Amino acid sequence: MVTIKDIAKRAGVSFSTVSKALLGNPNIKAVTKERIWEIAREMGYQPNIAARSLVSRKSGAIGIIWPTVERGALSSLITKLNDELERRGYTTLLSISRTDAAIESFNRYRMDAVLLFGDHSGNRDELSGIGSMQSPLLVYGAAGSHPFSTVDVNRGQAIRLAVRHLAELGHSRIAYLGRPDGDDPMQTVKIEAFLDEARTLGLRVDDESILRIEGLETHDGYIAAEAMFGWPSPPTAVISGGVDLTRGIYRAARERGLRVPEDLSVVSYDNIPLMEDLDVPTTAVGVSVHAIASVIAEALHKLIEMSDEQLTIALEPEIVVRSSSTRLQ
DNA sequence: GTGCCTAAGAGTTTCAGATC
DNA sequence: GATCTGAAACTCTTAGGCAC
Repeated sequence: MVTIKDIAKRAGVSFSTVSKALLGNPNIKAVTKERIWEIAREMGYQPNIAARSLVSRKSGAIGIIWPTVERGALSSLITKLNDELERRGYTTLLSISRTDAAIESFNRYRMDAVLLFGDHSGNRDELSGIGSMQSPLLVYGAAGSHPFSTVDVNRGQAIRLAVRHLAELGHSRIAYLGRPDGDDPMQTVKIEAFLDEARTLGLRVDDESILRIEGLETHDGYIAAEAMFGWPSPPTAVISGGVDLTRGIYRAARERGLRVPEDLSVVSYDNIPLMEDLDVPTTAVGVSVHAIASVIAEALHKLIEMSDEQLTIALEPEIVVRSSSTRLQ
């Protein structure tokens, strides 16, 4: 392996001069810098990250504890987030282990900061190891349900936008496909907002307004929609808790020969480009993944630079109207 | 054999000082 | 003042020496 000492020997300068030249220090003559860069290129020099982090006390790596790799919206977000962090000079390490196991690994690898997805924040069992966290921690989602720095979307407001949009189109029998049970505060806040906004607008709210599901994946959406279509008087519009659930709804509708939006208007949470490419270009509420990724990356950078800082950042959602929602026939 | 302590080593950055 | 050098420092692991 080529080190700065090898380059120094070849260039006939000290290794501290090589270090400064490669870092662009203005106290090194331009011609010396050029010569050192040329030799470094010739010798195939690659900086030793371990040694560099020894001095800087920074690894340049950010650990992300991710809930699952199976959900479309999350894949979209992780891709954008990785781009944003790379642009700021960080390497991303992703863990889909239990939170406590992930924290242990990230401590070992000396992450500069760790991002935790709010899905985990209600699970006290998994959070038992969080006290041993040696890096700044940022939680995405579930603001108010934990004491850590947070970036969160105003999910309740997003669902309110969806309810208002459908009400304006004349729908009064609207269902929400979400998960009322369990310990995920990010889902609970959406359901509470749905019920509150529906009551405020004088819409019909009953036991069938919330479609109970086991998880947030396509299959869960399919099973719930199947049950809904079997009711004697199914709703004319549905708000879905996420893109994968929406896929499940479309599959169930297709199998029954139902059309979206003619027979059922659909509005989905998750403001991601993928919504444009579903069976029906889908009306979506939320914050764009690009904006979320950019804000998270900036917040992580801030936490690394000022580790004592406590951040709470709320993002306001928008509605993007597409052809999956229409006026009640 | 076990336990404890100390020194060395890894590659890089950065500060203080030397040279021109 | 510009440019460069030398040495210390960073953290952790491993090896060697010593006492029991």
